[in-house]
Amino acid sequence: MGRSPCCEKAHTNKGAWTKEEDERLVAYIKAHGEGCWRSLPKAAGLLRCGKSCRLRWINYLRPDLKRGNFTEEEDELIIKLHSLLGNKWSLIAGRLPGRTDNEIKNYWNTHIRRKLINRGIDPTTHRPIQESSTSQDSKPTQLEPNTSNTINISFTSSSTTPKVETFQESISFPGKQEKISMLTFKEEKNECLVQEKFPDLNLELRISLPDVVDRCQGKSKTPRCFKCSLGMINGLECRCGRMRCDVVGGSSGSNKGSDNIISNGFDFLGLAKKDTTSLLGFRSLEMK
DNA sequence: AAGCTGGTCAACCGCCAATGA
DNA sequence: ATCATTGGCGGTTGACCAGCT
Repeated sequence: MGRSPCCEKAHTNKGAWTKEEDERLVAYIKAHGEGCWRSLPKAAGLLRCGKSCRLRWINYLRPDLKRGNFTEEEDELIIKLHSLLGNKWSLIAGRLPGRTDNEIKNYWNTHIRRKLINRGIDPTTHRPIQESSTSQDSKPTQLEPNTSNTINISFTSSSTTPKVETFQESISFPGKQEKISMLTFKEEKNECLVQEKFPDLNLELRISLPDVVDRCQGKSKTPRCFKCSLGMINGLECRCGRMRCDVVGGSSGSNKGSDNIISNGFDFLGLAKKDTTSLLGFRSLEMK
């Protein structure tokens, strides 16, 4: 069954926005605030799709947008963030106040890609182009330093809970002679801190236990080790010797794609659901 | 002057996750 | 548990413009 269209396309304008449409949209949002994009066009007297209104506001009309050329510092920050996050433009935009994901995506595709290629760096892998072309077969499955200047991080889902979607991040530092550990894992108490080594990025991630209502905790006073909380229960990796731990919502399958969402409102990587206070919340990230 | 080419960027499209009934 | 709706994201498109032949 297909989705119903977000609006009645026969009666909506498309293409470039006129000055009058912009003014109507700005006036409406100033008076009523953002939200309920579906009903906004009608309420504001616009013959536009709600999605189109949202995009126009976010990418062009928002008063906090910074217009103009990207600075060299912004360039380098985008490159660093892209090497860490990949094409997660909204996350990258969250680190660049006044910039939108669309703007950064366009800027990446038109400027930075070429800039990296000119430097001899593959813009996709952030590795030197020659090395990149010969090492694409490797598919690391565990956190392990390899022989190149790369750290690979992977959380692979297993049959045991918690269910965590496969997360894989390769980070390389072309031109660096020494091996750089991009992230440090620090297991303490009931959480694992992942700290990056770009001090200017403030990319600290906080990985909490995937189970706030931990059934194990009811049986044992000892806290779970980090590996146990990642689902490596009773495996070689587990140091606490627990029996199977269940994750809220993880085994029922009732949560569809959100099995990796933790009940405290944070997902596995510490990103908040609809929350602007998380360490890596969308659009909530503040520069140091 | 006209046509072609490549760069830029606003806007659109399709998909997915979250949410609520 | 299921389904419809909504918001949000990343990829792609196409209009516009400048530079070149």
